Amino acid sequence: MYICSPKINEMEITTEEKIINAARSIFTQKGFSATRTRDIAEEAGINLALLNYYFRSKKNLFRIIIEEKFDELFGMIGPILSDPNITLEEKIETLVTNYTNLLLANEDLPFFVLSELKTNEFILEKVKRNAQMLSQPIIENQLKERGFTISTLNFIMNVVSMTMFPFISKPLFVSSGLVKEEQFTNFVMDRKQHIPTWVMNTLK
Amino acid sequence: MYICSPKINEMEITTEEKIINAARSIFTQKGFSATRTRDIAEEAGINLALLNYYFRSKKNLFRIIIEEKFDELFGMIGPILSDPNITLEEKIETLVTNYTNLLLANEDLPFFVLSELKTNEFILEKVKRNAQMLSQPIIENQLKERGFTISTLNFIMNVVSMTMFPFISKPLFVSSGLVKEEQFTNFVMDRKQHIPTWVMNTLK
DNA sequence: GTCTATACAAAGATAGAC
DNA sequence: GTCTATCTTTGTATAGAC
Repeated sequence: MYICSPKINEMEITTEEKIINAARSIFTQKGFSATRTRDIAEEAGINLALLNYYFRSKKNLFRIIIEEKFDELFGMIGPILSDPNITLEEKIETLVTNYTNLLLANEDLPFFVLSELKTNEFILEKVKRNAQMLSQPIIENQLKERGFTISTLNFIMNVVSMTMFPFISKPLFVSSGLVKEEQFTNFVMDRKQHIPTWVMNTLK
Repeated sequence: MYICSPKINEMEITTEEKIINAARSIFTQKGFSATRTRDIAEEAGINLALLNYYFRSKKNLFRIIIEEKFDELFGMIGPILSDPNITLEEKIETLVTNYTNLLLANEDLPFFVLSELKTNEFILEKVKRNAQMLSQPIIENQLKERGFTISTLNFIMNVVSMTMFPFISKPLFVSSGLVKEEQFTNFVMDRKQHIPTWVMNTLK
């Protein structure tokens, strides 16, 4: 006789999860405004009414996705940069490597988060908390110790710019023919190798 | 007796122009999907029906704005980079200066153009034509002559990244408190001075 | 908890009077 | 050319059956 509580099979996906997965996929591609709840329902293979049953509104559903995506994108930056036990070189290399890999697997991510940040009230609190975790004095000291005069902000901006911008501008470069779609992965993998050196050279 | 043909006073703005101006303002702030034709009509101070009378559809009106904005943003890059009479240093400095000034006056521009590029079929032809004007061999030669081994593409990407990304990520940095809204202009003006040096240092 | 059917609201487009 | 009124489509939310 089994006394186990009834357990959902790990393979089974609940309706709620199906909706979230569909929402994640469509929201990240199209953004909030251009996404239709009917499309989410169809993608999830459920009745439209269920979306409102589970999440009450499109906005509510969106909030879940955008917060999740924000964490994915910016969650790592604070802990890495603020760790006093990691050298400057290691910080740059870790950030560039992690971001390149993350963005290769989620190409729409930076654009999605940045665009919704402009209009979305949900994330503001999250942004602030995240920024507080980023201990500027530690980075500043590491820069000063080495005799570098660049500001912390310019340092961060340069690392993030050079790593993230190719993904944001990909549609431009691909449609112009300057980078072929098939070459894009190689292009950013190659940059991943160079960016740490380039950034270090901006410090001198 | 006057034989002059009836002439519109230069100060008067036609209804068509009023609609275009309003559309430009709202589309660039909100993008295509989030913009309502009713808002455009209101901003233009005209009746909603007139919008369709002049432009037949929202899409048609949008096409006009996005093409205009694309030219504003990327029109200068080809001629500057492809001119064999301009040195590398001058090219970088000209691009960075012009872009910083342009974007300070049109902060939403890069985000708007890049976001609509992802979903918009109108601009593709324009992008291609623009890319053809960008003569890569000339830049490549200028880099080689000087003994620089960086690829043309990485060179362009680095200049544009460092100059444009601060504007794209401004909402993030401002809402995080890392940059105050009032300081932003100073921040990018300061970067404008440094970026040419930083870029030259990535070439060695 | 899940679904069907439907009410309600918003937005784009149009007809027709002036 | 401009306006009012209205139609159509599409998206959001709810009521109520099972």
